[in-house]
Amino acid sequence: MLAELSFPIPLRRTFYYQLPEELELSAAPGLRALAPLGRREAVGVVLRVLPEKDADLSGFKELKSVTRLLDEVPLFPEDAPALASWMSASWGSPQGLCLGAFYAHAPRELPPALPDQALTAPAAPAPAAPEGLGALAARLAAGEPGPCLLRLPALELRESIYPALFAAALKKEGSQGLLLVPDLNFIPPLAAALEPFFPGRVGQWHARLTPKRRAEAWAGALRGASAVTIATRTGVFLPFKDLRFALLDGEHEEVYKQEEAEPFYHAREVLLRRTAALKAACVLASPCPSIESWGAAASGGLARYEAPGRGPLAGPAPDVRVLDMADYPGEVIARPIADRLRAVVASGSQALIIAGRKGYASRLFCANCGWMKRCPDCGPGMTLVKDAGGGRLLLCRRCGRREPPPQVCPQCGGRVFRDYGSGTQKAQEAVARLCPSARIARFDGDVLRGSLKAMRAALDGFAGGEADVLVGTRIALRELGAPRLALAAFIDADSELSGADFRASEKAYRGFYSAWRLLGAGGELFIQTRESGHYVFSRLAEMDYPSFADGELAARKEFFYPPFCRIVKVRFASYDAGALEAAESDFLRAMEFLGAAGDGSEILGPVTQPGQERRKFLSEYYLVKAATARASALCLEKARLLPPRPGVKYFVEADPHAFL
DNA sequence: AGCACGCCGACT
DNA sequence: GTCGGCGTGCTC
Repeated sequence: MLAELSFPIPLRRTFYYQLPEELELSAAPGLRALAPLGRREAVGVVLRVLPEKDADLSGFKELKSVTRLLDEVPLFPEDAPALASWMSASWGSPQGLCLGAFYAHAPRELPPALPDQALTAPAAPAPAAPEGLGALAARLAAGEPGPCLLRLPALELRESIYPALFAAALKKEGSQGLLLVPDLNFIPPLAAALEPFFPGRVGQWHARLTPKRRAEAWAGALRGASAVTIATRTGVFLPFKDLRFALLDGEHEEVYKQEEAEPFYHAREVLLRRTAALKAACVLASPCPSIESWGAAASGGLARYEAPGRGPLAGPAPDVRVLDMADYPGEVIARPIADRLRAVVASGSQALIIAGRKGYASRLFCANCGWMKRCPDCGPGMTLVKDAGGGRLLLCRRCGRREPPPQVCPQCGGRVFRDYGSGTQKAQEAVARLCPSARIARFDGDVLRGSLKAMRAALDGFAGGEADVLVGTRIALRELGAPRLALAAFIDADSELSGADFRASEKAYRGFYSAWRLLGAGGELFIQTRESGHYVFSRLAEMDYPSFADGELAARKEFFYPPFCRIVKVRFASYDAGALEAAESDFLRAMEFLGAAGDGSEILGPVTQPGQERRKFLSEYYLVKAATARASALCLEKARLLPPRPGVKYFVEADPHAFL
């Protein structure tokens, strides 16, 4: 007999091995097998066991033998190979790498099974179902499988709602739950909230674990010692003895989409597929669900539950004002905000300023003709920064080129320049000018990438009242607890709305919504824009996310965007314009099959950056809007098989969340 | 991904 | 004369 093995290598093929007689009976799909591969031994997964006559053995010289099997039963009762094939078709990574994600942390020798009494933890006092969520709790308690969408009120209520949902869903002895969170900072507070109900049986899984703790958490899930595992994105691949319930916290968060390294996947989609295969319950939770999930709920694919209440808000809802910056020329922080900011700081309350991006400023414009300084090497608008001596310097954030700011506009000869857009640093200085006595803290990507300790200190410091004003990017909204905010201002809302991202309005609205939520009763929310007619600003007064989401969903349908199609982004990069064009025409020819289907699939593009023509390095992309999963998978496959063109690189990405 | 082979630059 | 750079090629 032969075994067909899949290895975690970036190859789109499987391998046949001879099964030694003593393994013929025990070999089965889903078991790991040790086998010689090239000049090494590698761990693969058995996809099938087949008689020699069923395999096409032509084309290679030697048939090697499986060394030994590592498992007696599959680690994943839900059929990991099938899930991996689906992942591979959905996002285009090789099947072996997709399957590898499930097995990546499995030790060669599995930890011993637990003695039975280790599974019987002391009885925990079951919390009452949260107010208004009785129906959801009852559904979970009844063990009804299937996905649900839960719209949550204020984030801090998660710590009371989630334990109640897990307690309801995991009543049966030995059943397990998985809580996926977008950020490892959310793990400790949620672990503390769950611990009383599952004493000693709450596991934690994330990328920064020490090897020992990692092994413990992994084994805890596999052996059933962990009743609940709280994990970041990769936790979606943990093995479970009996997974009955999964909850995806912040289901709209983009970190759930892995697109930096293979295998590519979206943890939300994998979780839905996995829990469906297990007939387990799955709850997607968010205050502002993704439009994809919202659409699934609208079409009946997801049962929708609404947690009542707005959270701890006593008194009038925050006031929302959209300021058109055409009325406040030259002001970084428009006068109405400045006035209120001074008053808020003077009264001892706190304020939050959301700037467009990190750093000192953004683009440099000619005040006369609007010419913008771009990087001559690689194209994006250059960023104005301060050099070590306090002087001004233009920096390209893509290639790192630095040069002094121009004295004269090359387009019109004008000598007056303005910068537009407000980075955190410039915003911080503007606040300092307005309120010289205010204590100002900053929170942007730099802080986030720094040490965990420094990040905690920055956030806790503000929450504890050590600063009066926090200046940050939108990331700060996700990380911030619930300080006593009286004012929040988006001083560069346009930086979020511009650009090619079809999710821009959804993200912008969500940002406004979370800031609004952080505000106390009678708080004020300001938004500065130059496009006050944009429809995201039209439903802000009531901060009614469902009505915004319904409108956005209708727009997605009208313009044929997800969830009504699947997007495949194909980007071409080259120094040679001719070669680029040739590669693109190869691509367009390969995509002609889409038209033949007549299912509405279409191709957008090429999308180029302004100023592309004058650059040496060319990069542009097409968006394929595939009407069906099948069309999308076919498009991925055909794009991958494009003939190589010397000097041209191309990147294929399904379901992209980051846009150029 | 590993791991080897292969063919050109600075070292004991 | 060897150690070592990473280009390219292969894995049942």
